[in-house]
Amino acid sequence: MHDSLFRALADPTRRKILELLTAKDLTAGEIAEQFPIAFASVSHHLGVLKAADLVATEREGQFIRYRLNTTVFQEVVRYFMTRFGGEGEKHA
Amino acid sequence: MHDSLFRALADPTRRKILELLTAKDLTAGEIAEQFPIAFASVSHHLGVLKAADLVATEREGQFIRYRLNTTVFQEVVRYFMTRFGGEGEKHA
DNA sequence: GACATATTTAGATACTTGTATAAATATCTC
DNA sequence: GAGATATTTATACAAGTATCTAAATATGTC
Repeated sequence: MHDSLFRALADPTRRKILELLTAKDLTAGEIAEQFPIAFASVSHHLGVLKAADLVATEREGQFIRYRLNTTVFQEVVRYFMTRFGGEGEKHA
Repeated sequence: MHDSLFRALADPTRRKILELLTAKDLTAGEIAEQFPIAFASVSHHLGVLKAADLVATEREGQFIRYRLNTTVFQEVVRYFMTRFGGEGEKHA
């Protein structure tokens, strides 16, 4: 279950895409412009992010707009907090 | 910089190793016992985790004891909080 | 030093993945 | 419907990776 999520986060291009989407929702083309790789390659990354449920899409005419799925990020944070952060006796 | 970290987390065996280490520090052999794969393969995973600074080691005679590096986990949580958690109130 | 135990490193192989180009699908405008 | 734009899907390939077996290194015991 978590597997596709962590694998999706393992690629720097995909993390950059997510960071771009924190500023505002973007169409596939607007995202692809930001990278030196082929549009089809960015589209592949978007597919991975969507499969991991890290982003959601909405068609707008000929465009497809991507937005962050913040719920999943909360899950990631919770994963780290509960497993690795919760039992730190010492407060930093 | 973050890259080796996220790539290290992308493998389920390595995440399981980290979870084992939350309970207590373990030697390489104690860790390897928990998995159905060869000792050498687990050793490889331990090397990846160490390269990502997710774990630290200490020799104890013939054994090598592994422990979590909790500092790095705090960095991961901070990464998500600052980039994806901070502006949750904003609407499109 | 010789031998046993613990762990890593080296070399090989099968599988996965990031990228590219080309073709396909979807929408809009005319 | 034809043509243009936006995006995805198909196919191929090079690079990366998870695993294995075998060899190497490190430590402890005799």
